[in-house]
Order: sequence, then structure tokens, then C-alpha cells
Amino acid sequence: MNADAEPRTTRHRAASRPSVSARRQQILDTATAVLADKGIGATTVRDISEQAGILSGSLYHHFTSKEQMISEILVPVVQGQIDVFDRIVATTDDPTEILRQVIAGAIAQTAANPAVARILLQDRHHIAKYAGLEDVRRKRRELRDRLNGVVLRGVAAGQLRSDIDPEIATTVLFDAVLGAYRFMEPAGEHAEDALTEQLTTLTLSGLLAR
Amino acid sequence: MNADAEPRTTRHRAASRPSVSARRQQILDTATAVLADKGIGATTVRDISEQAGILSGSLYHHFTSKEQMISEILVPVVQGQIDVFDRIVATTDDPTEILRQVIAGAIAQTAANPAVARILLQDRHHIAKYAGLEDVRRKRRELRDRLNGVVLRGVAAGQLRSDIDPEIATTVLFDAVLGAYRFMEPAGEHAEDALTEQLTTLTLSGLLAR
Amino acid sequence: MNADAEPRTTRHRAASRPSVSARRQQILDTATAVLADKGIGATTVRDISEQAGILSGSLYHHFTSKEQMISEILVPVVQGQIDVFDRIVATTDDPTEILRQVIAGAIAQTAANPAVARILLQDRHHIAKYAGLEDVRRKRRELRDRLNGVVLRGVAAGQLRSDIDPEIATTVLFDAVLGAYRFMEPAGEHAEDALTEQLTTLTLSGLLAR
Amino acid sequence: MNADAEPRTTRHRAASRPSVSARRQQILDTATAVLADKGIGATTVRDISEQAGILSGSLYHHFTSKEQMISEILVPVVQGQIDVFDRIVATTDDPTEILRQVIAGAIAQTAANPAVARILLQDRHHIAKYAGLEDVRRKRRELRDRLNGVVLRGVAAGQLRSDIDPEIATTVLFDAVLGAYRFMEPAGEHAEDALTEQLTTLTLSGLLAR
DNA sequence: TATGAATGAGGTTTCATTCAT
DNA sequence: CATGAATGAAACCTCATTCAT
Repeated sequence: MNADAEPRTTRHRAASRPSVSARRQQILDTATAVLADKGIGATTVRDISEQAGILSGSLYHHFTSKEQMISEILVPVVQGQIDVFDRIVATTDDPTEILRQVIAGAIAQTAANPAVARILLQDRHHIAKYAGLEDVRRKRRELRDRLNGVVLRGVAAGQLRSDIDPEIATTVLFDAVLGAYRFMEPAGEHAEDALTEQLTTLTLSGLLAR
Repeated sequence: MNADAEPRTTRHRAASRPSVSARRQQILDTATAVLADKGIGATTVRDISEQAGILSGSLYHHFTSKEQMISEILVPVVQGQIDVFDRIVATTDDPTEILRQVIAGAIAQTAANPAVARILLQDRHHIAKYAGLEDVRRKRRELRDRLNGVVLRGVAAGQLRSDIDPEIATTVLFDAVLGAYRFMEPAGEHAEDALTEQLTTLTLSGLLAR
Repeated sequence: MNADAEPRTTRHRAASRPSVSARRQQILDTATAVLADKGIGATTVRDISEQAGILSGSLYHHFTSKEQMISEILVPVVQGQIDVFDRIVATTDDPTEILRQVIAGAIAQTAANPAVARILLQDRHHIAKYAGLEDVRRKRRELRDRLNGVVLRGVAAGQLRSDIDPEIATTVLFDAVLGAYRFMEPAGEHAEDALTEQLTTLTLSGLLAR
Repeated sequence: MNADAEPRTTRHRAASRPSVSARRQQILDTATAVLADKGIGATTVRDISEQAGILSGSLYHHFTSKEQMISEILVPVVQGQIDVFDRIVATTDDPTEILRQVIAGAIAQTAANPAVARILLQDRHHIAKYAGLEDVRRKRRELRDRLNGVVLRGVAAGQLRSDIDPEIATTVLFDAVLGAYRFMEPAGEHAEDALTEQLTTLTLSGLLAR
């Protein structure tokens, strides 16, 4: 999994077809940081442009709107999560083992992209409501559905508890993993592997000793 | 626990000093619904006033600012959660048992006030950033600290796993419970008791069968 | 006809239901003058608000958009033209006589509202293209269709030339009459009656002597 | 008249001194179409450049400004109209006969250049106001003055009605002829000759039968 | 208490134009 | 000749808040 985690920039560039401009990517990176810090709603186009050393109007040379820009930041990352997910499912049969690897994979990606993870978790509401972010919503749902599928298979296989509504299990799992960035800042507070270990244990085996 | 859940209105009134007016409370209830639906950032003072059948300027006869109003909605509810928590801790010794009851209590309160729970979860970022919402932040932290305390005691007592960072455990627990409102809409999809049961099982015993 | 020409303000108020505010009407009158002078495209919301002694944002307390405001200026006037037209048609049989009266009526209205006539003629293209001005377009077309109907009846009755395409006749007539404001500024250069006489003669009998 | 109608391109080239480039002319033709369609005010430099398959900045290698470009589109055409007018006046004595030929000539030119005619009629206001379009205004006035001169001579000769203000007659005539493009789209709806016939009849003999 | 008008700061976006490469 | 990045001014509009009535 870790081996798959290319540097952020590369992954972005791969997923965003239009104009492979370095400036563009630099602005996107700046924007990502600002958005993670202030939140989508509170971040103005001017905030981003100032940080990027550009005039606010000039952003529109690169992006058609604020939301298109946000979309271009978020979609490739979520798509990357989906891709990793699919690769895991393609090479593993055991539902429990899939879950373990999915958690590990998600944490690796969060480590590679903590700012995006923060946006995804903290600006849930914004993402849920605004017209220009449909693509993000769609991808998000796609990912969640896949996770739900694995949970369902786990229950069917008798590996996961049947007395817990799979919807609930999926949601809590999804959130716990999405929120992993909170244990990574300031950088390296938790090593990736240790964090994976703990979140896996917590979600699969629970908090009780023994 | 359920027995403790007084009607919302009463609890609010206890905490809000000024003008025990019915109109005021009606506006707060309306605002709560709108805020939960659209999010703090996207809700305008006009949205609220329109829904309340009043002109936007007139709101300022009742509240000094938008954020003061939000504070007045959120603080009493979080305070209520703290109160319940304290009552439980005061009458129970066993950390595991405390956790069970705390989860049950939080869910009961969420059931009584799903809109507020939604605001607290979804507008995390807004609450974390804005000057006027310090009170909410403080209360929120207070509650989390108490929860953290119980987890720490549980670990010390050997009841909870010592290989999971208590910070992580607390955070995941906090989120899982805060997010419970998502399994209650549409109303009654999950009975309160069943939901409590499942979330308790999930967090304490994990997802794995056996 | 002249007897029917109430003062502008009254006519507006009759047709625009919302909020019978004096300020609102005063702003509309100011806007009409500015729009006629600079053209729709070149008139900014600030131009209007400055002239009205208000801040640009405050306009939105009265109107929902620039185009809604323009619509509210133009539609009632065109509707007034339609009403006059209908009154004439209802009381007159002879097509030629109708045309005479219609020209007279239109000129009377233009005299009462030269600024609006100017906008309608000069900003044709803008009116034809912008989404928010559909109502104006519709009314305009309605009026033109009525005029066309009279021309067609005149041809059928043998009173008007059958060797001229009625579409062409209608269009030239429409323009000549719409453009009458140009012979009225500066105020009173041409008396209304004389102007009516001349435009009637010109369109009905042509430019040639005899 | 028709014999005089050289292809547009040639005429343009004759009047535009700088850079006899084909690219330049191609851009002008594209711009003409776009301007006629969207109107001067609503046409952006980007609209034109996109349609021309060029970047917007690159337009400035060919033209010094948007308005200079528009000027370069309109002036030669109006100049052409003046030239035709002068040729007619130079070879004809009878004022009525001049008018007939002028109408015919104008329609022939409109047929050769309907898009420009559309711009001239529809963007009247823009042309009247903007600094960079002085040349167009001047030419336009020049043409109108010549037409007015003929009308005055016609009145003096007793051929045209003396009871119609020559200003009014000139204006209506000018508009009727300028607006001829409206009866030519879609292409060929009215044959040029028939249209000339009808507009001549309408303006000279009026709408009444007999 | 409520209204309705207004403020003022700031938001996103557009666009003609410039200029280094 | 053309590109692509940037400028800077200005456009329309939003919104929390104030205040006379």
C-alpha cells in the first residue's frame, strides 16, 4: 500500500486532465492548504490568490470558478481512494483482510494528503449542499458504497457481527478513517503504521480489553 | 436516562438569562431547524427571520448577533450533556459501566435534539473558528475532557485496551456518538434503545464476530 | 387618447403590484432616466444608485436584480401601449382609422414617457438577448402582433396596399412610431399633434407630393 | 448597383491601411459575425478570439483595441454607402429618382453585408456613446446629411411633401432602409429587387391603397 | 416589539489589455 | 505571430447590522 503512495502532485496531475501547468498545480496546492485551514465557506477567492501571490481575478485564468477549483482538488484524491480500494478488493478474498488493508490504505493516503482529508471531513456540509460539488459527492458516495459492500460481505460470511446494522458500521468506520488526519498533525505524532494498527484494532475488536 | 430528558424548551430557558419570552424561544427553535438544514455558514439572518415570520432587522431586538443566537442554541444543549455526564459519574464507579451509560445518555439527548446534534457535527469547522462561538467551544472541550477522563480511568483499571491511544479512542467514541443523529432520520428508523445497544457493542466490542 | 394619458407614476403603480413605496417609485424614475441616457448595457447599478442618492447594495432592498428593475420599468409601459391599442380596436371598425388612432395613441404615450421609448428602441438588442427581460420581450411581441393584425385586416379590406408584405409594413410602422421620441427632444420641439399628423401622413400616404 | 457590389473582403482591404494580412481579414469577418449576433456590448474580446481560433491576447497583434477593431469593421462599409450615394448623385438630377436609386443601392449593400447592417442598427446606442467609435459616428452623420440634402432638394423641387418635416422624413427613411436586413434573414426570404420595390413604394407612396 | 430603509464591507466573477517568452 | 499568465478596474450582488419611526 505504502509503495503505491506516489507524491501528491503526481497523483493530482494524473487525474486532472486539463493543462498540465506547473503554476496551476502550485495554486491548487496553495488553495488546498488555505481551504483546510479556514474551511470552504470561510475561504475567499482572495484568500487563496493572496497566498498564491496573484490577483484574485487572475485565478480565473486557471479555473472557471471557486467550486470548480475545489472540485479539482477533492475529486482526484477521492478517486485515488477508490482506486486503491479496488486494487485491494481485486487481490484479496477475505472480507476481514480486505477491511484491514482498506484501513491501512486509507491511512496511507490520508498521510499523503492530510489537508484534503481535513477538508473532506470538516466541510461535509458544504460539499453536501453546493451545486458545483456534485462530482465530489458522487465520488464520495461511490467510495462509501464500496465500503458498505465489503461490510455486507463480511456479515454474510459470518466474520462480522450480524447484530450491528451494516449502515451504522459502515458510517462509523468511514468517519473513523476519514478523521485519521487528526492524529497526524502535528506531523508524525503518530507513525502511520502504529495509527493503522490502532484504528484497525479499535474498529474490529473494540475498546474493551481481552 | 430518558427520564432525565426534560423538554428542550425548559432546558434552554434555564440557561438563557434574558427575556423569558415565548417569541424568543420560538425564534430559537426555528433557527435551530434552519441551521441544521443549511449549515451555519450558509444560513443567513434573513433565512431565519423569514422562517420565523419576522423581518431580519427585528431579530436584533431579541439577540445581539447571529453568533450570539447560535451560541444560545448550542451551549445549553452541550451543557445538558455535561450535566447528564456528571450525574452518571456521580452514581457509578465502574468505568465500563460509565461508558455504557454515557453512550446511552448521549443518544437519548441526541434523540431529543437531533437538529442540534447535526449542527455540532456538521459545523465543527465553523464552531472551531468563529470568535462569537468561544462558549460553545469551551463547553465542547469540557465534555470531551470528561469523556477522556473516563477512558483514562478505564485503561488504568485494566478494563480498556492499553494498546490504543486514549486520545484516539476518545475521539472516535465522541464522533460515533455525536453522529448518532444520522441513524435517527427519518424519525424512528432506529429505536433509541436498539441504537444505543449497537453503538455500545460496536465501540466496546468491535465489529468482528465472537 | 390624450385624455387617457395619466401621469407616468400612476400608470406604473397600477401595473407593479409589489410594495407601493414612494422611494421605490422614485428610484425607478431615476433609473429610467439614467438607462435612457447611457443605455442598459452601459448603465451600472452604481450609476443608478448614485443618482438616487443611495448605496448600490441598498437597491437590492427594493429590487431583486438589475434586470428585474429594468423589467419593472419597461413592462408596465408596454402593457399600457397594449391597453390603449385594445381600447381603440374595441371602439373602431375601420382599419385605416384604427391605424390613425394607434399612431396618435402611441405618440401620446411616447410623449408621456420619452425615456422609456428611448430605452425600448435603443436597447433592442439587450432586450432581445437577456434572460431577465423575457417579460418585456413577450409584451413587445404581443403589441407587434396586434399591430400586424390591423395591417392584415386593412389589406383584406382593400384599404391597404396588397403589394407590400404586411410584415414589412408592420415593422416599418412599428419603428417609425417607436422612434417618435427622437422628434420630441428637446422637449416640445414638435407639438404632439403636429407630430402625429406628420407620421400618419408619412406612413399612410408616403413621401411623394400629391 | 449590384454590379458595384464587390466582395466584402476587397472593400475592406481598400479602406484598412495597415498590414494587408489575410489572417487579419479573417479575424475581422469572424468578429463581424459575432458582433452582429451578440451585440457590441455583449461581445467579449474572448468571444471573438475563440471563434477566430486564436488567443484573446493575440488579437492585439492585429488591432490596438476592441473599439478600433469595430471601427475598422464599420467605417469601410459606411464609407462604401457614401461612395455609392455620391456616384448616384453625380449621375442623376431628379430628386425622386435619386431617392429610388439610393434605396436600391442601400439594399444592395445591406444584402452584401447584412451583419454590418445589423450592428449599425442594433448597436446604435453603443456607437453613439463610445469614444473609440467617433469615426463611425462621423461617417454615419455624413451619410445622413447627404440623404437629408436630397430630401430637402426634393421638397424644394415640389416633388416631396412640404408638410412633413424633412428631418422626420430623413430619419424614417434612414431607419427603414437600415433595417432592411431584417427582411433578408433567413437568406433570400425576400429577393433583393422585390424588397427594394416594396420599401420604395412604402416610403414614397405610403401604405394606403390607390 | 416590529418595520422598512439603509449601510458598508466584502464576495465572486468578468474583461480589456499588457507583456515576457 | 502567437501563447499563456497576469493585471487592475469594475461589475453585480449578499449580508450582518443599525436605526428612525
